[in-house]
Amino acid sequence: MSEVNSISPEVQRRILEEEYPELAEFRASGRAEERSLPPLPNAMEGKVRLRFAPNPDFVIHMGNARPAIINHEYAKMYRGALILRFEDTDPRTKTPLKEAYDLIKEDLKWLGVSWDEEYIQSLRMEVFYKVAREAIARDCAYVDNCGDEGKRLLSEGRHCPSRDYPPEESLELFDRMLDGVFGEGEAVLRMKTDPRHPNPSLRDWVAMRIIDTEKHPHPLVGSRYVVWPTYNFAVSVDDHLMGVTHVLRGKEHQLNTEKQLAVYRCMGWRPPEFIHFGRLKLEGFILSKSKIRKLIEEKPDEFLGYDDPRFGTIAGLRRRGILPEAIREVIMQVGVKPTDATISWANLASINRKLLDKRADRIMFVEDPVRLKLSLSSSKCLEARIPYHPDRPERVRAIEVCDGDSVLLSRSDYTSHQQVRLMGLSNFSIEDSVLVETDPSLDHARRMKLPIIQWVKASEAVKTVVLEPVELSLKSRSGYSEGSIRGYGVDSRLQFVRFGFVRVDSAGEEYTVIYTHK
RNA sequence: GCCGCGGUAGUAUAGCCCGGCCCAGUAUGCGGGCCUUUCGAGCCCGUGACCCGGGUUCAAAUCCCGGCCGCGGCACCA
Repeated sequence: MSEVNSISPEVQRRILEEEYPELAEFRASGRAEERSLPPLPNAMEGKVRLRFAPNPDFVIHMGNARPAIINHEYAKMYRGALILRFEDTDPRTKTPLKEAYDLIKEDLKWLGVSWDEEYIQSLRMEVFYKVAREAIARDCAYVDNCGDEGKRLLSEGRHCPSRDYPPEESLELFDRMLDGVFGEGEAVLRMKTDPRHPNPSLRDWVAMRIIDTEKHPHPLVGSRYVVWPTYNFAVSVDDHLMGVTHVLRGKEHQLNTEKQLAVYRCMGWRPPEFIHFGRLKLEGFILSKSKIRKLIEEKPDEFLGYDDPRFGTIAGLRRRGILPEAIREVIMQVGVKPTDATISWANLASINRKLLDKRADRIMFVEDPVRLKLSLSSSKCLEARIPYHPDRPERVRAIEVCDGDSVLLSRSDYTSHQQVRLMGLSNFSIEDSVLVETDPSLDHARRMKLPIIQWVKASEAVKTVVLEPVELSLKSRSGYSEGSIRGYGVDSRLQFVRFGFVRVDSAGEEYTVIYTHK
């Protein structure tokens, strides 16, 4: 083994290829293999229609990215269509956020999810009313005007007397609902299922209810409507009308699927294929919309907003420095299994690091700096020519220092070494507050196994604060970056040499960056 | 409590439908090494898993039964 390890990688690879060609080939094809999704049942090329249907009560997070990306991937795979539909039919308890509609669209675009059609349910109320009337006419829906009593009766396997009214009478009651005759809770439209179904929530479930929009105005349509469809009714109607062929969503919707089937049965529609996958967690991040909202509201000084890098929102991950390709890749790896999955941060970070490594320029940053004077001996002045990226050695910046100039080193380097090589410059021994130049050659540094460390010319240093998310806190680490950081604006992704990858969060006289990962 | 869905290494996933090619593949993590003017990337080697118990079978991660555990649902939320 040690024999193998003492051989250089190129030689190792060559030997492998020569001696075991089938093995090398196997490796190569395994590497190229892209994770692809299993085929969809009853799917025809060009005919598949899918949808992503978020509730615009907040921005989307990693958990929503699963249905968004999976649906988009399938749409691409079958050259089908992806529908974006905002499900905003509860102005009372899940009040939509006016800004969320656009924020969600921005996040989707950033994720690379494109859609072909776009709908907003609160703008389709007349459609729901029309279908409701037809359902009543078909005698598979009725107005329950028993108020709270109606629910109690059903819990006992009985029902409100109005269930037995002829359709014409129910239709009249429905019109009175629309006219605002009833207050909240006084009347609801129910689908006729089975009042004695073993699962009480399935018994004549509510298709439409009254919401006092004077008290709870909707951000888009204000107080124009008082009768609102429930999720299950609105979804079935829209999925059918929009020609959705496959519904892929989280398994929390399994029971809803059963409810929705009642609408298809009533209307004589052909139901789509339903596929449920497990829930997603992101290790170390808060995903819950309600928890995030609560934290922002209760501790506005401690959190940066919905895009705080400690949150698992798409915006938060973006601000952290995660690339959309990394999110897509990790979602594709998890796939469509019905099991829950906890995405490990190490895994996401690793995928991201590989993508970032190719595009992030290398910049020197010293944390907790110590100021030292240079004592040069090889010449009066030295010029360090350091490539911004090891893959593109022609792109360099030059940093000139002269005898007597001051440089900054990270305190941890200062305290743990006696001899060092300042990257791209020369070798030094550390004597109290002076760096005394020894042999300038790189070979010498290698022979002596000197650590090659980053440094910042004091006169050009740019104060830099690194914000590092650690669990629920945001650790602040400060230091100085080399002057060339000024060439990078907000949103630039950099690698601070021997420190880690960061994303520029604010650029000005001073810089603030967010620590992405090692 | 009731109903539904699941359980492959620390994490994620392949294999399970159509039992043998699986003493279980891959990625990440971890340990070691090579390379390299970064503690990054790359390369090599290693490490580690079929929830438990029965059954069917020449043969079970794969099929059957029971148990345990986890998740989801049981709204006039989505």
